[in-house]
Amino acid sequence: MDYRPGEIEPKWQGRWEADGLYRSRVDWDKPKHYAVTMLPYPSGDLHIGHWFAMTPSDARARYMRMKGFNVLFPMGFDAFGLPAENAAVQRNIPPAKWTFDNIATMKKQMLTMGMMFDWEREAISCTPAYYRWTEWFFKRFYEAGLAYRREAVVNWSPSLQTVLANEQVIDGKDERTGQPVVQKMMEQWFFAMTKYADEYLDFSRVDWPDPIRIMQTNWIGRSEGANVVFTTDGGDELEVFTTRPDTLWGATFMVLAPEHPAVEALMTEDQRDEVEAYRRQTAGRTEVQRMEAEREKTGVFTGGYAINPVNRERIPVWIADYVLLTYGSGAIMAVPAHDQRDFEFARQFGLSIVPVIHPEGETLLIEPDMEESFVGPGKMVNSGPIDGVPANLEKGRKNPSVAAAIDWLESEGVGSEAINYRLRDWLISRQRFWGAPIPAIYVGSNGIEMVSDDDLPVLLPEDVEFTSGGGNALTRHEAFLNTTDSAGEPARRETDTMDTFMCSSWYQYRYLSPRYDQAPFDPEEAAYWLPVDTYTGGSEHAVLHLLYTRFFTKAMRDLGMFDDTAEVMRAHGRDPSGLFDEPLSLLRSQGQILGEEQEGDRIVADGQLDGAFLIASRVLVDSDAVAGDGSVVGEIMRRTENVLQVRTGDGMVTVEVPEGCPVEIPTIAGDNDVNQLRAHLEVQRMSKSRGNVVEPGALVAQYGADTVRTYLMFAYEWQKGGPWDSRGILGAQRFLEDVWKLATNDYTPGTAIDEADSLRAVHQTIEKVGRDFEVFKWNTAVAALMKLKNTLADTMAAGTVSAETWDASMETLLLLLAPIAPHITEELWHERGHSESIHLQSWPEADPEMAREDSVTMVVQVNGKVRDRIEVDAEIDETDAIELALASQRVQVYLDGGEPKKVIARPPNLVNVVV
RNA sequence: GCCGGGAUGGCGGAACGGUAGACGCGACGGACUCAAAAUCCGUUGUCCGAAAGGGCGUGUGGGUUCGAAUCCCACUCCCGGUACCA
Repeated sequence: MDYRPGEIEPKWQGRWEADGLYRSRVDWDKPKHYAVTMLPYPSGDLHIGHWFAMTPSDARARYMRMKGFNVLFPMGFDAFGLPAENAAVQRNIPPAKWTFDNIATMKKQMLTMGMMFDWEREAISCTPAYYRWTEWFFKRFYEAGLAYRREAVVNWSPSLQTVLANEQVIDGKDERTGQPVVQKMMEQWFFAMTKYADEYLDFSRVDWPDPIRIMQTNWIGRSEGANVVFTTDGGDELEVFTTRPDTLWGATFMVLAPEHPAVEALMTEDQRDEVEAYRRQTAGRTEVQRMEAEREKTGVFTGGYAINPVNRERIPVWIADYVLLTYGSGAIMAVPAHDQRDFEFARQFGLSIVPVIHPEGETLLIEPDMEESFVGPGKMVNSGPIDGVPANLEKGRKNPSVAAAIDWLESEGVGSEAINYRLRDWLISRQRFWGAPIPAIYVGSNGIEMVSDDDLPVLLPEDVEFTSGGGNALTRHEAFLNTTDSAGEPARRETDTMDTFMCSSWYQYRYLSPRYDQAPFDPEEAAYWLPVDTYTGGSEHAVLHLLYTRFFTKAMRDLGMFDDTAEVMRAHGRDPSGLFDEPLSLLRSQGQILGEEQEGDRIVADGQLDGAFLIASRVLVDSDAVAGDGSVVGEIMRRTENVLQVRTGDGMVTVEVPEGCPVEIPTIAGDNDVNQLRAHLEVQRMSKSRGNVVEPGALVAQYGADTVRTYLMFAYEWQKGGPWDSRGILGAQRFLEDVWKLATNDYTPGTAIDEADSLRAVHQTIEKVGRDFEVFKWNTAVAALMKLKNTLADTMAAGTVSAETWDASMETLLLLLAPIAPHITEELWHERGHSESIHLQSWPEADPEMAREDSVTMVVQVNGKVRDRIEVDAEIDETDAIELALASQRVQVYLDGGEPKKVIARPPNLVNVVV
């Protein structure tokens, strides 16, 4: 009988579903394990990256189940977001239809993976049953003062009259049309994320990877210092935050963010043109571009002055784009003598530099001899009341000079100790249609009301027209816009929708009871399953998503949303204390599968060329095309939906391929379309818009899901990922074929029975695979199983074990492989006469006695270089090991009759002789 | 720029500070076959050598150590994030 995955996989998937093998039910008599893998965005098709993320998570969930846990492993879709809206604009498909079609496709594809998802718990964030509660959370947060409105910067396209996502902006221009984009202030909704800033820094209740904890810690960016108030000539107060208030006496100028509201009053008439030109220039830059310190310092003098409150010095006020409005107060005091960035700025513009820290035991350099700012320890000078106080490198009050400065500022009433965070409040407003509506209405000229709970959810209208460049379609939908307030007066609905990160911040709670309509989740379920025990997902979510969901849980806790759950826990004798502080107890993240490198198609495009923009009337792929063959000739460097970036002989041209435009690809027969055009790819992230997606459907058809699963778990270091390689999968296929043959061929014991080696391999493998599953090292677990397979193949050929031992060994291999390749192991398990599912069996136990090695190869080094290898007893002691090593012929040669200088022994593995 | 991660044979990757290259892919040689595929057996870091054996080798340059892919310092390049992609 041959191994036919195409037959056995659908068969078992059907049986498991019919038997409800993966339904998870609350059972207080069993220990629980709640495993979650990050839910996908329904982009269209499942790609290999989804398999890479989900398969090991599934294998781990299955392993935990075999270890005796009652496991919940649900799945859902994070279904609101920009791509659905792009599809609506570009192809005139309603976002809901596009999204639900994609979900149907992807779910069908997921069913072929052999996952133990409990589909009864499926949650889809764009369904009213789900976003009703997303809106409900918004209301609760608003009522608790955690949601508020204020102005913030957006990417505004003046030509399209719409807000663009950062991703849609390339080099300060709209990526589709090449139209300029400016930074503009707009009223927006925020969540008070920063309220919990200090709590996010505490990771004592979670087991998360160090890099993620470090990234979050740096993102939060807590710094200790002081707020100091400067006063402008006009009498306005300008507050700055500084971590070095001790250097205030060396502040020789101030720098404001160009958008700072005080600039208007500060600038003098003769500086107006220059200031306004600089502000316009800044408006065209993103934050990332602004912070690139490599750039030459730029800035403009406002013409205005402010008084330094510590010494009454009148100092000039500048604007520069390296100061960001979103950090601190958007204004800094500049101390060029002791801050390198300020130093460079002062040098660039000829501003004065006054040192206030005298370096320990060195001469105080003053202008013009300073070559760089001085950031070391020393003694305060030129600093009035704090002269002579030592300054060290400690932060905050631990630094005596900082402490002295803060005390002085507070006693004089010109400043106060302060803690500043880099972390900003969470901007949740999106000026888009396809998101959960914000359940607010505007009453009269500036009143705000929340929609009553009984009227939730505020539903997204279905009869919506999408036009390119029309902004948020909700703003044009009269029936949606017009409503009445609680008093029955006409009112206008909020048209902003919520950031999709809102939806994904609480889905682990919705999974527990996706149809529950009394609350976001059923306390009876939550009391048993919470918190999430294992969370896996991409490392790209290390900061944003993972901080947002922590904020959500902490806010929910403080608003009493877990109170009912805690009560049920107590009724069952479970102590709820501390269980709602963090949503995700253990986190592990995988890397990404990147695309295989490929050249972009070289195309000839005809049409009306307008500058660097072309609306194509015909596109032809022709690798030999030369300039002059058409309007645009070159390699496709990037493709986003139907917009191509083409590199021609003299630059980049944007080519839009409209619906109905003929596309000819000679190597692909039949009618071609824009989606078949290949963009140039170096090894990089796979995504639909880049066109380098590996479709697992074809792999499943060719090799079977078990092979794809095994290969993905074997071929990469999971935490790292790597470029896709389509050849290696044959190794996984051969491995499963071999297992199939070993399990189905008849075993005949030989005459010479010697079981020790074979049993040792079995028990060492049990140890190794279990250890690797605990630490998420799938590739070495599969390697160990391959090795065991090889050993058992030798055993079968030699017939060195009894029939009983053979059967037990074979079944152990199947059990260890079951979480990785669930179908083939289930088939073989039943083939061997079992009637119960292999997935309900217990994980095998290793016998340390059988796993132990009797002898090992001891390495003998001379000066750290391997010179000999000696087979020794595993229990050898140090004296015997050294004696054996020194007796070695090879070592004798190096000793040359003399005595060794030193001998290091690490029995039984190594002896190093130093001569 | 800033934060985090990474770099090991032709490729993916193994390796408590202690035998570098487990396990695979690929390649090469052989068996089977009319032939090919599949399968099976063998070889495979590199250089010198008939062999025994030896030299060199974990991105680059230094350092610590009896001993460094692993720890430290300085760099280069690549990947992820950088707050409206999800």
